[in-house]
Amino acid sequence: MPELPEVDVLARHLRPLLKGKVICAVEVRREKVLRPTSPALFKKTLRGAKFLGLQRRGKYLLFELRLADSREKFFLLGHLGMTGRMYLAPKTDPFPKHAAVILNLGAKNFIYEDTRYFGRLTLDVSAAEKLGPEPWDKKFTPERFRKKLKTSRQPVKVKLLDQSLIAGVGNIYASEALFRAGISPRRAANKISPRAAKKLLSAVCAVMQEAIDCGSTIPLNFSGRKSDGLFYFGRAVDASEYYVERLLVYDRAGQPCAKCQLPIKRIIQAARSTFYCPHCQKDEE
DNA sequence: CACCATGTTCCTTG
DNA sequence: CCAAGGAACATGGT
Repeated sequence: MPELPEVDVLARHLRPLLKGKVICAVEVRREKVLRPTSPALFKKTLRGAKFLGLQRRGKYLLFELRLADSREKFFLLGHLGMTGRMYLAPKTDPFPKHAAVILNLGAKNFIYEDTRYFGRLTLDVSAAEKLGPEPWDKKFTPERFRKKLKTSRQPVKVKLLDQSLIAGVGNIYASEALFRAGISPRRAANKISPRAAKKLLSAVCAVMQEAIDCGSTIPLNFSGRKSDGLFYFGRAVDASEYYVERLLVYDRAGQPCAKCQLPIKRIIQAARSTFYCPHCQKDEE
């Protein structure tokens, strides 16, 4: 369930549940998700550690812990990949089929499951340090955004997915932001004008913030058997039916554009689907 | 069987 | 060295 807004909502959900809890036992079912940390070091470090806090950075979760018998702090880095989920469940519950790591916190287990195992839970925090700015970072001005776009001839949609350029934008919200900004996903990044850069950055922030606000108001079911935790897919999760209407272009190929009624088009860019309105979103200014 | 999927990383090519 | 394109990772849904 992975773009910035979903990770943000998850962080706020987990933070109060984890704070102060001590890890009694560690079970690793898929060593791959720890990479590059070894299972031995992972277990040794986490056993007896206490959760102090939880932050989000881009699509990453940063769990702040205190080492057992020490005042030394350290971080655990989490990423949900495409299909990862993290939640607390009673220790008596059977582990889910694709459980990757289970941390016993006493009466509850912290479960990290991931069907495709693309995600990570690791002591190596370096990935978070390579990220570009958060979209609404005050120091990340439209001018700086444009300066970064200037260095590439790739389509602007592809650059929005570059986590070192701007952190947290994924395939869904990239299409949504471009639609809101009236910019074609095919426009070359180095042809984005100052005006367009400002509009696009604003659109990214707005789309992200609205998704966070929306996700925060939906009764989330991170551990339910039926729900896969994808609260932004209304069709899959009943309670969020109205949310899917927030997505104006994503997965709407052939459907009428909300602004002009002409059909939404699907194209492939960098091996990913992009959805846009060829009439409302201009290739050039 | 075919194709699709919210992400990142590695390898190759130019 | 760099930018860009594509495959790989692994599983499940339609």
